[in-house]
Amino acid sequence: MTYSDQITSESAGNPVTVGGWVQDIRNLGGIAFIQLRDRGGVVQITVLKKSDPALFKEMTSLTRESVLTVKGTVKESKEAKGGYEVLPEEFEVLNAAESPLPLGVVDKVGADLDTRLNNRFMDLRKEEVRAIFRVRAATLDGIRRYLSGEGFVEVTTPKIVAAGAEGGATLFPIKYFDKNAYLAQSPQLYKQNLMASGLDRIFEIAPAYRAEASDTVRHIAEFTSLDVELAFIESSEDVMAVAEGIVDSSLRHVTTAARSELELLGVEIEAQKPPYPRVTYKEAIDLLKSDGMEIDHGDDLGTEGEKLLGDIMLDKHSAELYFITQFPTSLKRGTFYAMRDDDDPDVTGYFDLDYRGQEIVSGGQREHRYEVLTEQMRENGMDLGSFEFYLKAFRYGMPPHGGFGFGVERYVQKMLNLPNIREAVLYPRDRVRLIP
RNA sequence: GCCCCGGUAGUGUAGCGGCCUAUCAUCCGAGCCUGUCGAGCUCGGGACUCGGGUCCGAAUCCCGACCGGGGCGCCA
Repeated sequence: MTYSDQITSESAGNPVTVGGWVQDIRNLGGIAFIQLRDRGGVVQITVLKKSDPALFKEMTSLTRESVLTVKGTVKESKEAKGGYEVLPEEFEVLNAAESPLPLGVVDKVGADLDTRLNNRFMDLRKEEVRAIFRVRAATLDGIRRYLSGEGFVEVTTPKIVAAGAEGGATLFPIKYFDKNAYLAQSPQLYKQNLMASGLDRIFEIAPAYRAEASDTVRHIAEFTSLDVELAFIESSEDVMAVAEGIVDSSLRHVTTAARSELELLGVEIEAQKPPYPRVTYKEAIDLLKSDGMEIDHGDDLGTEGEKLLGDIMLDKHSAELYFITQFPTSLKRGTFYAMRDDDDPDVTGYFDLDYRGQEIVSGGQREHRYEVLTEQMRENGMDLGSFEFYLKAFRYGMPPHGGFGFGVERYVQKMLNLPNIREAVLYPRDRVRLIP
């Protein structure tokens, strides 16, 4: 079988077999045009009534979105889009589509996201929807290329776990034979554990599960988390450098590897030159205050603050990407593994990387000293016994280390200006959606 | 968890007490048309989420259920 984009000037006059979905049938009476869509695009099948009345009748009676193969001859044509059309001799219906369609592929009316997701396979027949996932794949490819080049080893850690890493996010409980277990909300404990192993630069790209009752355009219950961890660092700055490298190189990779997809989606990416601005938490608060927002030092930026800071950074510093650094300990208290400044225990080296007012990365240097770590865990009222596997590694040679979590779909969402994170997930899971 | 908002043909919508045997588009069907590519033209088809209530009268108002959208909080 020949794909539509494999038909060239050399094909003219030659026999060909094409296959795909009947996107549209234009019956003009004596001549009909059938638009057959495949992965490469659309090829026009032109059938004349006078040359084969039976074939004409059969082909113009097909239902839209049926799958066919068509044998015919390639003909150069000025009128046909792409310059070629196929004059059919015979065709075979591989699978007829029912009518009406649950969702139009080329209809001139919109459809709600909910309707689209309920019929995702049909929704994905639109090339602009498929383009999102090609961009996503190119993004992951760019990320892997960069990290491999920097000596990082890709790992996979359990998604069925006995205890959670963070206090804030809630866990999905599951039955694990005769035990109670949870779906992992983060590989945090495992990637830190690995820092004591000698695999001291690792990353993982895997699903993470959050049972938060969040109902927003940037939250889902199952998302793809890129987690990075590296040892023998001197400060959080070493960690930020990796985050920056990932974004910069993947952004540049996407602009070349997914050029046509970006064009189709109407997105222009200009990879911002590193280093990305570093704004301390304190500076961020001051910026917001001077812009008129009612906020005080010690307050969480909140969604409003994050968005406003995004506007300020874009307007005044032409920065779409920027770090917010040195988060105060008071805001990271639940992050028991965060290292605090020895000279000023009220601040951490923790940072966020924001993309146009949206947090996509969060991380920093971890606390690797057993005594300090356990003290911070006690402060959080944690039962140390439940974390013995984790803590043990800190008693037998744990180097200084740090890392971050990176929301892949949030990144793609911001990159493509998608109105909803669900657009960047094939089959999203959220508070209410479990099917398909 | 809190706060708003919405559910009308397959799809997207208008209507918001009687003018609704419900608008428009898309879609589907029939017909005309040999160059369509948002094809065009004619004719036809298809819907008020469910259950209570108010009222002479409910798609429209009230209550409940179910389903969905958005914002906040939290976070990736």
